[in-house]
Amino acid sequence: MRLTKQRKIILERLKQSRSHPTAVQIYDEVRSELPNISLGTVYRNLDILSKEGMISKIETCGDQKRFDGIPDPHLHIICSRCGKVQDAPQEPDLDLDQLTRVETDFLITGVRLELLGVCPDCNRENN
Amino acid sequence: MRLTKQRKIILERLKQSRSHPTAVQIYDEVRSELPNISLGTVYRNLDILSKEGMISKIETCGDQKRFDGIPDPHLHIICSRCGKVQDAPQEPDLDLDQLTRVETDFLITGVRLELLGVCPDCNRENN
DNA sequence: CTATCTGCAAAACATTTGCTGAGCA
DNA sequence: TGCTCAGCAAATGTTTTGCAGATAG
Repeated sequence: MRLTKQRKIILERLKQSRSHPTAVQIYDEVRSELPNISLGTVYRNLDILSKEGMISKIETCGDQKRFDGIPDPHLHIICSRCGKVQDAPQEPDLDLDQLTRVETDFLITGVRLELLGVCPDCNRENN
Repeated sequence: MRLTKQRKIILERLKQSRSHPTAVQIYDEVRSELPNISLGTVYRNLDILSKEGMISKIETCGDQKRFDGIPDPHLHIICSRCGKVQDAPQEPDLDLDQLTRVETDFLITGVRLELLGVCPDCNRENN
């Protein structure tokens, strides 16, 4: 994998961010430094970087995927109204073995755990 | 809410099914009984039925959403290759209160827990 | 040098929506 | 009979892809 200018800047910006941005948000952000980058390039690189394990793709926060500069699994809190994602301040303590010990013909590889909620912005708007 | 012919048949088929079908799969299924139903009608009804709490919408299994005739929460096992969804044979025992007791400015409303795995079909194909 | 990558544009795909006529209650 | 709903088609929003030229290693 080459370290192109585009790829490097996408990675840097994502590592700096704690906001779990969408591809379009990353595109907007990166364009301040590389005005001619294309959205296709952003998508392609986010995909490659997450396949390489350098970032992670969050698939569970609504219609748009979000991306996380921290590739290691950690607990996310997701706003069920707007899809915003926040990192939880501490990890839950869970007995994973107990959880994955189910009778099934699937090959169990892991669990997905997220907290659902309403973010301050949505809470203010809708109530 | 009216019980139209279309709505009734969509609901019946979904209640009979244990396969957690996508909207298009439900469309194909229902067309055997109602050849002129439109995909838009299927989407509209699945949305209404899930808002009414008569079915549930599964938002976390890939690019297409899936639907479940059982509205009550229960544990799903999701194939991370093809998105297929299976019901787990038993519920996990979890201390939900402990999980949701995190310091955050989000209003926590629940947790999302799923098992991830590889289904028999994908396991056969890819290894 | 050359295999990988970029920008651009078009395509693909799931889902939603506007409109007009149909049908449930 | 009135209000909700269906069918159709077009629009929308996100993501992917084909291609020709650019560039990292």
